[in-house]
Amino acid sequence: MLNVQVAAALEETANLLEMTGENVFRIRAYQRAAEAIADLREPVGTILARDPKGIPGVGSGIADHIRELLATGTTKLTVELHQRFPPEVVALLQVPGVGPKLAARVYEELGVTNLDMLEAAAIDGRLASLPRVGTKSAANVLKNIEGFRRRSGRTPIGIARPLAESIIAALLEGSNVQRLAAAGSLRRFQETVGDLDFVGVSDEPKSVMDLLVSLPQVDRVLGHGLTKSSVILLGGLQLDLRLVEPRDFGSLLQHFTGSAQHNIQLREYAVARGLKVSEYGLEDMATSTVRHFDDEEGIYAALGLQFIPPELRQGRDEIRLAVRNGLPKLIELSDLKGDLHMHTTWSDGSASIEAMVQAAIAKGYTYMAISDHSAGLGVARGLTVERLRAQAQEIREVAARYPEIRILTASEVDIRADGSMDFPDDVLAELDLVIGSIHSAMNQTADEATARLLKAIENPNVDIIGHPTTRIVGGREGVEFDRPEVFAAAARTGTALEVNANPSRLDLRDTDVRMALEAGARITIDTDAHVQGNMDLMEFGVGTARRGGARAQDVWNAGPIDDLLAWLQRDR
DNA sequence: GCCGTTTTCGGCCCGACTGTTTTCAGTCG
Repeated sequence: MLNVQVAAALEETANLLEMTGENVFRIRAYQRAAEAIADLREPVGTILARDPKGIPGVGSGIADHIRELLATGTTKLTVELHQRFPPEVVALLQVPGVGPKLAARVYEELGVTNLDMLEAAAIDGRLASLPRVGTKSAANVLKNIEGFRRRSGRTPIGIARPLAESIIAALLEGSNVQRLAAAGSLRRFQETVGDLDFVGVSDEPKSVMDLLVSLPQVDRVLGHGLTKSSVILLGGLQLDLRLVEPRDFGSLLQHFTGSAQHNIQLREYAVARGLKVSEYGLEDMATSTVRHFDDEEGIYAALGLQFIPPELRQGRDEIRLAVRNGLPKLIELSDLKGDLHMHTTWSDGSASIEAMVQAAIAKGYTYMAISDHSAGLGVARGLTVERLRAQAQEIREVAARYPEIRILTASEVDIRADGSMDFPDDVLAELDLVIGSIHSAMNQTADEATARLLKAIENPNVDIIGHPTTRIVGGREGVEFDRPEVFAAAARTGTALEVNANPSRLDLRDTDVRMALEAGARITIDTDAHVQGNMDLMEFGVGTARRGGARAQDVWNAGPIDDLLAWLQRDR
């Protein structure tokens, strides 16, 4: 049973308990445990076997529950609860506006067990006839069933971010808005977002809201007020814009940036000190005085905490670290001095070497690597040894014309199914830099994939493992392998692990970055650009690395060229 | 059910909105 399945099972248990009217804190315990387990990068059973107290939010009771799940695929508690509420009824909770209480009542009082039956009950008036449910509630549920059926799920950040930026730019230019920021999961650089939350300040709110609802990106308007408006954008993403008094901008931004778990923990921390945090300020409960914050920094400072960057607000250990000033100084986009993974027309890229060099110079980089595919990747016009050498010659010629940047000869070499490399060792040794990547045989067992990666990592010619898990955001899961073993090997051999910045990859992902760094490995952050404009994707890689706690000194391509060259020449 | 440099018992985040009520439960973020 995978961690995601364990997490889903705990989440379902929480929902079932809530339908029975169970103690809300017991419910919250299951929800917290589910979130903690979804974040783990090692099998939950492995961790519990090593350290039964090793997962925050999982105590002895839920640990037993998980062990039972792993051993039998279900639990006595779940079976018992399902006798009262079948799984299909729990699925009704996915409809907005249908919570545990309503789902329980439509089942018990109307016999509704699925979406179609709920829809029928909403249409024929039985839903509205329930106590404390009226015609408006029933109509709302009906509308939300339609929306739920159309909905495609969460939006990748690679799509949401440019969209958000275009809207922010339009509002800043066309209306009288003094401050405007995107909050929510977008600001935290989560790999997918559920909606867009904007926070702003304006002394002419009508101009801002009127412009928002009339933007070409807007499909339909849900609400149009002076302090809050909601719209559905083309493509189905919802955007909420809140405007506040200047003195509360910081509090509102903090509130809507979240995450939910971070805010819960922050407020618990505040309560223990006699303080109450909300989007309207910080109240001293003894004196009832409220402090206002026009920026976020002030809130954390007033609580005696180091400022917590949005990417770290995950409800993990960030508050505990901030108390003792122990948060890492995270890498910034401006720390990067080069991009070490890109393609050209020599393989499957669509720009020449020279065009890519000019783009890298325009980015302010002082070094870069040209890393086209090896022959094994036929679909990408991978290079034979002969073409690789001819390309190296062209790189040297281009390099002579651009002394302001150091251009490394490199290749993204296929790691074959058995872990051998797609170029012989003596050819690899001719290159300045070698990226080893998996592009095939992705359905190996974890043992096979681990051995494959270890063999590549142990090869002294391999410097970087490119997109190590091969996962695709919202698509394939990627290769399963023994992460502790592979990350430890990377640390031992000095092989870097890539954070591929392409928003459809983000691989390593945030939680893997953290695990790799804790194992002592270093990373690179590269765009895998196939055209000049792809180099702009670097911010997504940096955001992901920051979520994993990466500092500049953890990232090879944030260091000076001399350090980079010394690293590349190790063991040679 | 979890958790503790205030606690091994007694707490557990905060507020808005909606629709239904006539004081509040449910849902959401």
